[in-house]
Amino acid sequence: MTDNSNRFVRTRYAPSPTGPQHIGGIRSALFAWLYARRQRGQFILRIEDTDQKRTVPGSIELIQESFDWLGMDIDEGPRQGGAFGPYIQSERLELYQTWANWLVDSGHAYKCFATADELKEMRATGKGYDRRYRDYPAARAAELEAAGKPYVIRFKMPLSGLTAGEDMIRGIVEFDNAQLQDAVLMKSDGFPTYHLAHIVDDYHMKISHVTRAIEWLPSFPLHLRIWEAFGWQQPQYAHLPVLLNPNGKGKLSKRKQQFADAGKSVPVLVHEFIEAGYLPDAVKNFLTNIGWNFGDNREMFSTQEAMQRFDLKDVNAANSAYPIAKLDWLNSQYIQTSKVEYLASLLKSVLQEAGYTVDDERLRQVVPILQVRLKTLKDVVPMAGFFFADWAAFQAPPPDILVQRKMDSVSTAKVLEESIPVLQGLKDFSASSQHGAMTQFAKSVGFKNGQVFGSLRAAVTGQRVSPPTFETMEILGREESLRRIKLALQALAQPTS
RNA sequence: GCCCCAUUCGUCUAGCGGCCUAGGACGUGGCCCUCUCAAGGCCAAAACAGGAGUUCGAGUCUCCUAUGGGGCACCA
Repeated sequence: MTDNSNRFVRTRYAPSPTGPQHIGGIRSALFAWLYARRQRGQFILRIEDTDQKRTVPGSIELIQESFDWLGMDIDEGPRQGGAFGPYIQSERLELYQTWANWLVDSGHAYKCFATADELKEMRATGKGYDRRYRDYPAARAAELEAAGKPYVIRFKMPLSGLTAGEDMIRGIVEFDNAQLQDAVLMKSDGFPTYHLAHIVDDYHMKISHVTRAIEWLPSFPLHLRIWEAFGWQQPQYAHLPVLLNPNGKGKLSKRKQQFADAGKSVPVLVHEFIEAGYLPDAVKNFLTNIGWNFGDNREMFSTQEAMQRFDLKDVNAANSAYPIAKLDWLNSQYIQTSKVEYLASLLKSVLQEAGYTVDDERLRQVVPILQVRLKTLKDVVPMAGFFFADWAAFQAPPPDILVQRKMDSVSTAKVLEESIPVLQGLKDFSASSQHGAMTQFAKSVGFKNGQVFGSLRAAVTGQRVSPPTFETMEILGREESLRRIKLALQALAQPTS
């Protein structure tokens, strides 16, 4: 095997620009990025748009945005530039043509004039392309070419023997050459196929480690033979396991957008994670934990920490069912440990999107009592949206929300009525002072804390579920809290239909 | 059909021949705490796919089978 141990590490992510970024691709990119960072190397983004039919305009921007959101910096790429560009394959066409011709001239490849119909017939036999142009007389091939017949360039795969290659994750893998076909290197439209393009580019861009999904493993021997034909030092290859559906059946990459599993929505596109209210650090942590583990029995770790330990060699060889349920847990952990200022800024945009006008000072007061109860940023809306609604427009909730367990409208009214002087009499309106006084009050009127506190919660928030009652009232202020309690009293006095 | 890769609790994983009566985490169930919802604490159930070998000894090595994933395009 080629010794690459001393090479300067350069890894790359080389997606086709076919639309929004899929989480499966991002996970592969994350592994490549982590490895580059760990080795103090470089991470390159290259766009593989050699199939014109599949190219979707705007994809490159989407890819960049995904990396920006995740905080994964790119050293060289379409936006960053770099010494080995351009980083978009459609802008490197002459290079591929040059090297394809070189392979033909040196006898490693040949022009094939087989038509689509001929190919179809051959495929019908079950044996694939029969290499009919592999040893075609040069003079006749020249005639066909001169006559304007379209052709492709195919690689001359050894007809027998074995090709062995080393995969960083699973070791030596052997293949029977006879199983492989003479793959197309250059298409008749003048564009290269992946097989040629990635090798030419990885060579010219000095890529030291190629990371790609495991579906590329079967063509690994072909690529090895191409490297050999060029006489170039091959990079190390790591064929990454892929993400499967949550039930373990089928590739996740086949899902083109979020879907429901066991009644829960499962995001797969980067923008879907953003919209669902997940934090970028939580998503990175989540992804890093699939197929690789930090060690020390730790599930939660920062990107910085992962960068100290990550190694492609340690990646698990087996595919994984997408453990999406873990993301909710991780996300809530990240929310709990986030700095108030940071969380506030994220929550602010969520609230604004939901139509609220957000006062920064109030948000800062609310965030601490929310941190422990949000799974996603989106949860802020039902839990605490009322803090940011128009207070003047607040309306008392209906009796079914106001009246607590084992209470009725009469007892609820009594509790609320008698709470007013107690709250009014407090020297300070802090949550702890309220708590003390109201606990005593509950005892005196013979109701449980839950009944009294719950009545107040409903009166003041209009909800059955909310942050703690007294913390909430402290933020609302004494005046507004009492106003709402009186509103509730009025509502209870109204005859209900 | 042929070829390749994989296989530890429901799921993500630790384990690289004896430290394993298999560890952690999510999820699930129970208890505690508790003003709702959470969070937190404690406890519990839960796995080496099956079969042959190799070895004094196998979750760890080999082979077979089964199952899952993937490839066999002028797509990547």
